[in-house]
Amino acid sequence: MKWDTLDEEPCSLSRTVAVVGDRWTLLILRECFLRVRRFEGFQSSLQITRHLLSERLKKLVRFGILRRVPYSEAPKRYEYILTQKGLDLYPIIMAMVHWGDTHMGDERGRPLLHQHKTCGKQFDPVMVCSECGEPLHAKQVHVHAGPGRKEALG
Amino acid sequence: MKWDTLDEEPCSLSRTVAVVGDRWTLLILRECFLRVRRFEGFQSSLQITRHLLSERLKKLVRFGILRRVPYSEAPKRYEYILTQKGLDLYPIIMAMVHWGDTHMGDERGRPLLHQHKTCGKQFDPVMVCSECGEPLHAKQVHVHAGPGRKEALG
DNA sequence: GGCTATAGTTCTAAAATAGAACTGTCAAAC
DNA sequence: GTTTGACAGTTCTATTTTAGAACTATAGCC
Repeated sequence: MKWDTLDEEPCSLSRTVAVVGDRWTLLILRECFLRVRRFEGFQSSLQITRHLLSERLKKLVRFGILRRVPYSEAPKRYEYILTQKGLDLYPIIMAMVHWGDTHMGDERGRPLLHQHKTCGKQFDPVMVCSECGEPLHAKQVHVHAGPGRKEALG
Repeated sequence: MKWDTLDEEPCSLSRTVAVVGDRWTLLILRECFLRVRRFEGFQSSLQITRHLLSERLKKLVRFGILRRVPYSEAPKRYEYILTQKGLDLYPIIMAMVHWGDTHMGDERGRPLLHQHKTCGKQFDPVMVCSECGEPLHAKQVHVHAGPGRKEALG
């Protein structure tokens, strides 16, 4: 597999996997959503090697998921802030958290609880159809090739 | 990082990442949702090395995401079917597809279109709050430690 | 017996990751 | 004015993982 061109495959899952489809990147994004912004912050909470953290942050900046924003001029220091493109990853992270809550729990109960500021309640994320609002299940979905697939295949 | 115990961390995201947090596993799951079931089917559509495919399938079976079901007695042949735990990964996959559609598209248009059999329409997945039904955004969610986190740290 | 299909296993080379040490800039403490 | 510490990385070697290809095993068909 040529991982370096995975983001150009005629498949939206592949393109997403190209950007966020590895362990460290997903864990770094978790920290971002928990308001971590600085190199040392990521490094100490994740115990990731500094080399890999540096690589992953560069990649996330390159793909427009994080912005590298200076917060100190001398010495030059930067923090990493989620862009809108990065914030839009939230459903992916929440879907993974919810699956973990449901299927990987232990007797100690949930590690984190989520409260929706809008309604004030503790909630779970639910994925619904944009058209009818009903919860989505794999077996009720029919997939067919769109224009991007047809063009790619000729 | 001790990846071999990542599935026991007091964090549901880590636990999910431990199971599906790598490139090949996510691509294999895509094929599962596209109704691929057999070793040769995965291998030829993904161009994954046979060794890694074998490893990943074993792992998915071990975690209860796929069931290894015999479809031929002599010679012994098996196919890999999504369990309910596996089917429940659908929101993760769909969230990734949707993000790719939104942020990684090119001029050729969407690779795949999704039709909801229930309402008949072409749709996008939307993540909503289980309590009030409103679409979720990262900034409207407040996170606090649950019993599993407190026990793990305390 | 020879050919094909399926589902793997085994081998070596290349690439990625871990773990630790090192670099450079500046502020504050002594 | 030199030492200490914080921050944001880079560089180095050893280990682990992955890629790529070849090999094994079982059975049906001609």
